[in-house]
Amino acid sequence: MYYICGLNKYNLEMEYNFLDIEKKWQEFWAKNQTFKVEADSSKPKYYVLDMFPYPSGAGLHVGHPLGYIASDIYSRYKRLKGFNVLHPMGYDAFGLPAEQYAIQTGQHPATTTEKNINRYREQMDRIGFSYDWSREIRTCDPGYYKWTQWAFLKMFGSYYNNTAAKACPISELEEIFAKEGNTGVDAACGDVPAFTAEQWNSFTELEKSNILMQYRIAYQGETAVNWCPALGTVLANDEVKEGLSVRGGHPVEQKKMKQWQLRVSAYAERLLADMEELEWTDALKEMQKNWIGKSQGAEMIFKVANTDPAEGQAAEYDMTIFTTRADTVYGVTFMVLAPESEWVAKLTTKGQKEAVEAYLLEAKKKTERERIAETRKVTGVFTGSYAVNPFTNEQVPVWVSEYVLAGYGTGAIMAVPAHDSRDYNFAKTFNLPIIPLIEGCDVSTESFDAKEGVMCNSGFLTGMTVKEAIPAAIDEVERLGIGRRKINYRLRDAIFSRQRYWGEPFPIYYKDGIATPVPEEELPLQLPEVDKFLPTEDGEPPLARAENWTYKGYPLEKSTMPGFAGSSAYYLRYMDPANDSALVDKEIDSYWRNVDLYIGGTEHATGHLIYSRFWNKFLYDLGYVVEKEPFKKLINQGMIQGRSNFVYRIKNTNTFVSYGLKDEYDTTEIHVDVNIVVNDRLDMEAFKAWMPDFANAEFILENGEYICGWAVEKMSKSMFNVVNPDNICNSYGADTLRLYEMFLGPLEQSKPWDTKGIDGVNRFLKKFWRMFWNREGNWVVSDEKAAPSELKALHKLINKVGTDIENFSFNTSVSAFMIALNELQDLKCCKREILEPLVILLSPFAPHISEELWSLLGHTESVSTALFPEYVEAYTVENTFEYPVSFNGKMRFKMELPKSLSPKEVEEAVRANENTAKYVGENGIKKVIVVPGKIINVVC
RNA sequence: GCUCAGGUGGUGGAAUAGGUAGACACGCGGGACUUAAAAUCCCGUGGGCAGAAAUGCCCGUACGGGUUCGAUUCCCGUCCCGAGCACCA
Repeated sequence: MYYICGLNKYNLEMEYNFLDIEKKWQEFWAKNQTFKVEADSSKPKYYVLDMFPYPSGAGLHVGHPLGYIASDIYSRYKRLKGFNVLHPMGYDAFGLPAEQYAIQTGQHPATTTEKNINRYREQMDRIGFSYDWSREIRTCDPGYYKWTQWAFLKMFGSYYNNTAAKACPISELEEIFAKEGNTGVDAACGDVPAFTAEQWNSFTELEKSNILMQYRIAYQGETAVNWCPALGTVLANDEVKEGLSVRGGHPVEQKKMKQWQLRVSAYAERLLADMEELEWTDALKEMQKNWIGKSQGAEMIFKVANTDPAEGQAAEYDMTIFTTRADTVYGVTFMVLAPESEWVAKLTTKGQKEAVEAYLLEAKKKTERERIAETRKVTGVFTGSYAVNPFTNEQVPVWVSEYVLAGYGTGAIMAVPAHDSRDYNFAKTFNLPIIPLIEGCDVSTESFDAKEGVMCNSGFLTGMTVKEAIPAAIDEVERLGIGRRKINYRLRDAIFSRQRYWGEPFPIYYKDGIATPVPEEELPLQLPEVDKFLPTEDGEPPLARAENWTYKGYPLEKSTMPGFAGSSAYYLRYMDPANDSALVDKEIDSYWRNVDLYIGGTEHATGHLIYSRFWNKFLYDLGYVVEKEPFKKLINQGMIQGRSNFVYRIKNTNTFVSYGLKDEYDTTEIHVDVNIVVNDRLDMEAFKAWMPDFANAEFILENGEYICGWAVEKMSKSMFNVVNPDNICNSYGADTLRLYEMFLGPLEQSKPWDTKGIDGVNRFLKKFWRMFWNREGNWVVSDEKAAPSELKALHKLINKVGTDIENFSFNTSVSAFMIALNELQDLKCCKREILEPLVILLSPFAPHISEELWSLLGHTESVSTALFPEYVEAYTVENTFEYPVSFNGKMRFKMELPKSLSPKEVEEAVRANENTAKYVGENGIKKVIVVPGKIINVVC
């Protein structure tokens, strides 16, 4: 056993038996519900939230709890500071992996999910988190998804009023339409023709429904979607990276489909503007800014002149384009349409018809990935038509090319090859003219894209700087009535349906083709049972297999909601998880308000964190929540990577050569399980037993040892570098795991896990434990008054740890504990006056050992409910420090010196204080830098 | 290509309103205790040179410049690694 070893010197009583201690206190916390909180408290609130996990079958590895440990330390610290801390946990339980596993094995996703959740819970419990588990939620629980469906119905029943800049009930719109038609309405909507009140009143129910659908915040619409054939479902933009699905890495293609969507784009401006007040990292804000992609410019109408009248086509079509560089309009030498643009069919002349159709067909066949891969390849085809530049009246050819995107702006552009690199490449490829518009720019080899310089060749804009010319050009466009100022956003509406089984069903049925909500009182609409989790033979989603998937005889919607549906408002549900009559009670929401500290990975920057903000703002508009932003402060913990080990097999043999000698042979590098390697030394017997192939392995050693090579890689099963937190808890304890994860490096940085350093923090805990006993195992804590040097060490630590926690610099606070311990050991300190505050201070980091020592110190209350401020005040002693400022372990102090002093007098003044001095002053004050004994420099 | 973050010993990392670089920990080397191992404790540990020694000197924070009495920290340029976006007009 691990603790037998100290027997000859130390009494068993005083050994740090973490297994027993940790079990004891985890049971104590559970039994006493130590971390249960209620809203009706007189204390100030603080809400600390972790991004809840998707419970995968693989369980947790040591990388997963990093953020949870950090948030737990912060929560415990805030409790010590007197806050009423809401710190809940739950599971994002709907999702693809469980469903795919179900397809393969026939096991119901609910079963595997339940199993995985239990495993997660076990693993988390061993680490000693201070969650209020009475608030646990699971997104797949009908009692929870009732409120996901409820929110969807609210969105279905709302439209976005641009004038009021908020969501409003759609019933308002119906009234307005009946009275005055839609011409006076400024709302976020799809393509809707103008109509009068009379027309509206004469429409059929279906027509009315179709029009209203275009205004709803949750609406059904035909758009180009990311279709993943391998998964058999559509995906949102953030679920696709580089043309492959994020889950599974399958190719994704563009397809036009009718899908449920959320009108996130209506909130683009508010999502952008409200970021200002958030305490998020600049990097993350930047990512969201990019994703929202606001650009200011103008829409401009180009008339189209058919130069081929013999074909009998209509002579003119108006073509609207979007540009941010209205100033470059004199340099337009051609126009380009996206292949999907509706103008393509209109503008293609008979002579070009064949070529254009061939091009479109080719473009259509390509997957998104191929399109991206061929980014450099310039392709395009001439439509045969010409557009008229409204400023020069010159005719320019209209082309079709893949480099113009249908989804952005109007799907058509004016091409200015001199000042846009994409237009430039196109012009060079197809030999189109390039007209430079900025004085002195050289466009012989590349375009000049910068928005600087003085305009030339540009009519009335000539002589202006680019910055002046842009607004001047737009003013002129508006004056001529050929366009207007326009702000465009890249942010797309979120595709909200998935052709899957394991998700929330839509509370929508189709009555004579009209999408109709299931009444709110009948929610939740429960997920039906199906015989198989696959799509039907005729390509319908799995829900089509359910018997009687109808409401009052009408067919129910067969797709389900995406993963982000359940995670968009979960932080609200934690506040009031059992409420059956509201998502969250008004009063309770006014107490907890929003999340003060949110910790999670950066991978949700453009998905969850946008959707959640949108969802919250929508609920805010309707008055269901009090805060317009869900997450005040956000910390992104870094990833913990794996540290893989390698052995080197000599080719075609079963002989393995040690790392240092491998270059003398022709070898193959093979991953080896890090759990049979200690300190890069291979356990050769374990290696032989590891896999049958290696049973007869032979080794060429260095100094009698087999040294493995190593590399930092992603932590994954296939690299054999996964470290399980359970193993660490078994051999070192949860407190050591917690401290070590923090000690590893800055929270927000990615760093490799290497178990070999863990002895350091483990030793620290053992030493700390031992301070309370003498060699014979007798309790030695005395009530003697502490010496100034001891108090100094303690207060230095209190100060350091306090500021470090507030700055989320947990690695340096762990170091500070080690330094303080060394100092106190040197002083042979074992006084209650010092040790008691030390135990409190350590409790957020290492709660189990702290609880045990706290109770041994004679306290009957848990250290988790102790109050930190009282102790700081009780133990703060005036003039503990000999010098006012401590820096770098050496003493420095500030001195204010009048300017009139000579260098010599300065030196004397400094010497009078005989130690180290630093003063860097402004406003005529001297700058003095001194080290002990000698003055380095004095500047007057 | 654009945006952001970063580059410090054998390793993880400390230290930036500019002021003794390498805290703390791992690893390594040496020693004590032990029949032995483990555990524990003590000493040393960026590189180089000189010295018997205490010690002294030189070089060192990716590279090249600059500002400064003084730069890991600020500025300019280059290289490298990571993350995000990627034809967004």
